[in-house]
Amino acid sequence: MKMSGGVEWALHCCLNLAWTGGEQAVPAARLAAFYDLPTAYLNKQMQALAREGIVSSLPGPRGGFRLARAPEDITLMDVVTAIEGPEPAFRCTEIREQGPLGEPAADGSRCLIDQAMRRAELAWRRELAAQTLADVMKNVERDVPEVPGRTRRWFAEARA
Amino acid sequence: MKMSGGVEWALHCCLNLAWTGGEQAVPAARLAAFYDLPTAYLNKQMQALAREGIVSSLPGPRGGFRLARAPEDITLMDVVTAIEGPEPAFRCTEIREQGPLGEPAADGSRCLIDQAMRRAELAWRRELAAQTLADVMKNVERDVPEVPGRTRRWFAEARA
DNA sequence: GTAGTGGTACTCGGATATAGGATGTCCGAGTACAATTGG
DNA sequence: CCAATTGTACTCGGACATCCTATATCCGAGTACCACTAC
Repeated sequence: MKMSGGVEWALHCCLNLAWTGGEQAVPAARLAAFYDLPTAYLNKQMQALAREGIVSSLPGPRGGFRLARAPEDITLMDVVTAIEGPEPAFRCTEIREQGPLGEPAADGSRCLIDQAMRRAELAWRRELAAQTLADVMKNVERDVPEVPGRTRRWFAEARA
Repeated sequence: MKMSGGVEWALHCCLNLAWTGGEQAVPAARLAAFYDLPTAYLNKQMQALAREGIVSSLPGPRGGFRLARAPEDITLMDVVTAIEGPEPAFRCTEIREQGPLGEPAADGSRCLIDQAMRRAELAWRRELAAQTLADVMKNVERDVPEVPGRTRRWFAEARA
């Protein structure tokens, strides 16, 4: 079970978009250059974020991406779901129905293994939904105060 | 992010092994026949469980698999880890170090995005570790009391 | 000088290759049992 | 009749194919800006 690497990229890029300020749009190429990532592939991930309404995209010159909402209103869950999709990691295929005593047991009763796995995954989702981008930003500013300023400056001079 | 289908198989098989009683070993072929699964591939999953000490394997005639511990001492976390491996789903690749202001920020400070993701995954693991096979068995017996007996009987007559 | 017009460069967006891992299969090593043979 | 021995059938265990999805790339549609032209 491995999460797409795009999730890490998307989270970092969202933070950068938040720090550069919401007005000016940032092209995918700039975001990619910041971390030395493949531009086209990062663009694909950003498109996924755009589809879910986390960022808004703007074509043409002076175009790019910018956050569609305030960092306080974007949870880690939102970003993960946008990239990975809404389906749970554990998928019950109801193999018990294939068994010799499957059919009668399947009447109405939900698979209890599935329920247990869902319970765990729900805890995971809850924890992700409890953390917003703003929370992470606050933690970063506490631990490494110079990051926001330097980031903002880098993107500003890159535009020159 | 998709969990291996082998996890579902392994969990169901562990429950069946628990119900058939710990003495007699059950071959992978019988376990597979119960759900109409590919025998060799299920065998592969069982091997993973054996490596982690969840089941013990016995070669030769009258051989097969049986639980190595009591169901109370086997958590869902144990089974998931045995099949999926111990690595976390989210892997921080420290892309910030690739950035223009990466090196200084990497000094000593852990990536806070990574920490947030780990926190969520820890909640997931905690929930999985809190549920034992015995718990799930108890729930099944409560909801569908006839399952344990019918299962035990099926495996007994299959051996004849 | 100003408004209109055509050209150009830049952006996202989706269609198209590629690689790595999960899925599925096959054969060899080892063991217990049973049949056979000799005492 | 009993013990030793040989043969056989059955099991796991790991090596070998195959398929699907994440990864990576490329080109087209659309837009804003700029230069140029005509009035």
